[in-house]
Amino acid sequence: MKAQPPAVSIAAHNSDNRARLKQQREQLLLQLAQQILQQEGFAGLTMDRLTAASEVSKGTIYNHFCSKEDLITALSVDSLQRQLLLFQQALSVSGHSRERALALHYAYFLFSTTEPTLFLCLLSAATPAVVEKSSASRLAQRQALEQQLLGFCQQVIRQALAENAISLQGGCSIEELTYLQWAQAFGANALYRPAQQMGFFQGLAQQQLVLAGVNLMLDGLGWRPLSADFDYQSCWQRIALALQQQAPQAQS
Amino acid sequence: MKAQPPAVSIAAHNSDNRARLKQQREQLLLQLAQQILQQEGFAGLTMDRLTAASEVSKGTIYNHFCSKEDLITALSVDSLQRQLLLFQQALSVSGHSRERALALHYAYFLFSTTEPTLFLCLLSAATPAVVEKSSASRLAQRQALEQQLLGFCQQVIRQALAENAISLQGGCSIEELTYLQWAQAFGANALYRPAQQMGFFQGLAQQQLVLAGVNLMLDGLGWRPLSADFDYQSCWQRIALALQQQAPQAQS
DNA sequence: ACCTGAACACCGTTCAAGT
DNA sequence: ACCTGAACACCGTTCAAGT
Repeated sequence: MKAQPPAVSIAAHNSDNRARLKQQREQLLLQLAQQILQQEGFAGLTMDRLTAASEVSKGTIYNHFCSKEDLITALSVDSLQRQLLLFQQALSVSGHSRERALALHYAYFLFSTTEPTLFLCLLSAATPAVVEKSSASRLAQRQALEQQLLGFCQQVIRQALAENAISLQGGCSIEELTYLQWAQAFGANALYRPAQQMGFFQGLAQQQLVLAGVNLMLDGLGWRPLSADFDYQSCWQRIALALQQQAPQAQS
Repeated sequence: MKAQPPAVSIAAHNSDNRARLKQQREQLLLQLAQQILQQEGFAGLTMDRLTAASEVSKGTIYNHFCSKEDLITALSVDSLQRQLLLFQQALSVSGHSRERALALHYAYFLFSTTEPTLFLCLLSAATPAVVEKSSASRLAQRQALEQQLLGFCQQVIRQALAENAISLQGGCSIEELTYLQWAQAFGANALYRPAQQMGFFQGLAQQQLVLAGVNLMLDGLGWRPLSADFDYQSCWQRIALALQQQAPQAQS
C-alpha cells in the first residue's frame, strides 16, 4: 500500500553511492597533495600541480576545497583522524591510569615522527593565514576532531580519579589538566626539529625528551605511581611495541 | 705620516650613517606591515599594500626583504628582540631561582597577550612555507636570538643548581630542562586562543593556566621551594607589577 | 649605489559552455 | 547535477631606465 519503497531505496542508494565516490575522490586528492608536499615542499604545492597529478580538472578540485588554504585545513583534518585512530589503539593497552596517559603521549609523539608532513599541516592550519581562508564547515570538522581527542585525555584523567591515583585539590579542573598536557605534548613535539637544527641538544632523542616532560608534569601533579616508584622507561617501550604491532608499517 | 685618516673616518661615518638610515627604514616598514596585519589580517598583507602604505617603491622593499615570507620572518625577528628585552627586565626582579624562572614565564606570557599579532608571526615563521622562502641571513638572525633567549633560561637553571634548589640526577641535563620549559610555555600560550574558541574552558584565564603549568613542571622537578611551601600566586602578581612599571604602556 | 614603477610571470579562482 | 579548461584577476617578483 505504501508508495514505491523500492524506488526511494534506489534513489537513496544512488545518492549514498555518489557521496561515497566523492568522498573517495577527496581522499585521493588529499593523498596526492600530501605526496606533492613531501616531494616539493610547501612552496611546491600549487593547485595547478595538484590538478596535473590528479585526473580531474581544476573546477572539480574547487568543488572539494574552496581555496588552497582549505586544502591545507583538510589535510589537518586527515591528520587528526589518524591521530584519533592512534589514540584508540593507545587506550587499548592495559595498565594503570598513568600508563594509559603515557600511551596517549606516545601515540602523539609517534604520529609527529612517522607523519612529519601531516604534523606540519596541523601547525600550518593553526596559522591565521590558513584559518582566514578556510571554509567554516572544514574548520568545524577540525574542532570536532580536536574535541574528540581531548575527550580521550579527559577520560584517562577521570580513570585516575576513580583509581585514586590523583587528587584534584585547589581548583585544578580536569579541563585544565588536559589542556596543560596537550600544551606540553604539542610544544615538545613541534619544537624538536627547530631546536635540533639550531644545535641546541647534541644527541638527545625526541622520545626521551617527551617522556621526561610527561614524567615531570605528572610527578608534579602527584599522579601515582610516581616516576621514582615505577619504571616508565620500560612502560614506554612496551607501549611502543604494542602500537607498532597494531600498525606494522605506516602507509606509503 | 698616515694616509688621510680624516677621509677614512668620514667615509666610515657616511657608510655608518647610510646603514643606520636603511635600518631605520626597515624598522618603519616592519611597523607598517604589523599595522596592516592587525587591520586587515594575514590575507590582507600584500606587497602592493605595504608599498602603498610606505613612501618607497616596490623595488626598494625587495631590497630589504627577498620575499613576502622573508618579511614575515623579519617580523618574527622583531618579536624575538622584544621578547629579549622583556626577559632582561624579568631577570632584574629579585628573588630566589624559582621566582626568577617564573618571571621568565611571565615575560613570555605577557608578550603573547600584549602583542598577539607578533606572537602569531612567530608561529607563522615556524611554518615550512615561510621558512622555505626566507633568506638564510634572516633565518640565522632568528636562530641567534632564540639561542640568546634560551641562554637566559639556562642561566636561571644554573642559578638554581648553585643555590641547591634543584639536583639534576638521572641524566637530566640543563639543555633538556630548558627545552621542556620552552615547550610548555610555547604550547600553553599558543594553544590558548584555539582552545578557548572551541569552548574548551569556560572562565579559565590564560595567566592561571600558564602559572599552573609552570608549577606542575617545577614541582615535578623538585625545584625548591615547592608550590606547596611558597605563594607563587603572589609572586606572579608581584612580577606582573614590576614588568608593567618598567614598560608602562606597550607601543601603539 | 640606489631608487623607481612598468612589465612579467605565476598561480589562485571563476564561469560559460559542455555532457 | 556535475565536470571542464580557457579566461581572468591578483599579486609576488624582476629589471631596464633613471638619478
